[in-house]
Amino acid sequence: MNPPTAERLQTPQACLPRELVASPVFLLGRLGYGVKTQAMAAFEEAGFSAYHYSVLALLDEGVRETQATIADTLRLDRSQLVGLLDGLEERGLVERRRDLNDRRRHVVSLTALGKRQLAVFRKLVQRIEEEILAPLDADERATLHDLLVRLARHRDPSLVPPELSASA
Amino acid sequence: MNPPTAERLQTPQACLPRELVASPVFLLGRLGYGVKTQAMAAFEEAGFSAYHYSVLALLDEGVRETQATIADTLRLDRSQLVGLLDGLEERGLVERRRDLNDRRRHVVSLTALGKRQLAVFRKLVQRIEEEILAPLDADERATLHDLLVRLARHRDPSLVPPELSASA
DNA sequence: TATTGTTATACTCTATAACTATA
DNA sequence: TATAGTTATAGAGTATAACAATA
Repeated sequence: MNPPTAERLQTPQACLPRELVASPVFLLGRLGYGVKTQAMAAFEEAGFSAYHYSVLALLDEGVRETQATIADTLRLDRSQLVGLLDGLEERGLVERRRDLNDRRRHVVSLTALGKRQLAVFRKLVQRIEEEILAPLDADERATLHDLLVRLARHRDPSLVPPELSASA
Repeated sequence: MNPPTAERLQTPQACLPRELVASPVFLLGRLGYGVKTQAMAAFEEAGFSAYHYSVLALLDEGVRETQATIADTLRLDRSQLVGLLDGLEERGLVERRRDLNDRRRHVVSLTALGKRQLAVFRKLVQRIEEEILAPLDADERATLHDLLVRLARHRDPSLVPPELSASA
């Protein structure tokens, strides 16, 4: 294993190669990973997964969703979603009902309790965002968001809703 | 398993919840993950790992490095680094020599062949960057880089060398 | 006893496959 | 036969632990 902490603290030149840090893509990758990890840990600490939040957020946008469409929209594996929904259902945050037109399908919907939990999640997310974006002012955050949206849309046009171009 | 591709193509509303896309942190996480995956795959295709590149890039910056310092600098586990160096050494890209002052240590250095391979890697990286950053012009790329550096430094001040503040 | 590099083990995540019930 | 949801299995990647040589 690596030395606990002592080693890392006393080395003053622990900074990464300039060649890597000079690359926006490298920074994007590393920062993205770190940010994701931090967010996941925060949700974990609250007894949930970050995926739980994304499911609730999707369900809150109105459309009655079936498990397949939820999984596809969130780019999750359908078998992965099963466990997430199990967790949410156990706590009464979502409901699964058989689709009467096609009894293979489950229609998933948000409960009142789920809506309240979503509000809690939003506060958590806001806290995390504030922590991560602390060094940037409002204008800079908007700029960052705009740049990221354009990169994301370039990779997968279907990912970002069209009306979200340069908003904050 | 998920349906191969057919399903996904015919669904027009496959875009993510607005609530998530509106968040810079969410975009950062998702984009970072995708970008990292893409870069790793490109290196894999070339018969290497992206970590191989980062090791060579570090060694090229001059300082004679020992395995512990390499691992710490790149934030890799020391046991992970062993395998990476094995791969690089087998192909004659780096050399491991015992440190005569402290025979526990290995001093790792770049060979002439390693320098040439590094040049190849740099072209590969350039190609990947161009692909990912395509939608942004030079100014925008510099802006993005500056914003990311500031976020990265905020998370870990030791990560980014001080003189890399607002350069491209 | 502590540290360097190394090897071995365990664990988490995810991707794939297999199964059921419906169509 | 194909699809929706579910369960089970396997593989990659990573973290942790154990080890031999040297200090």
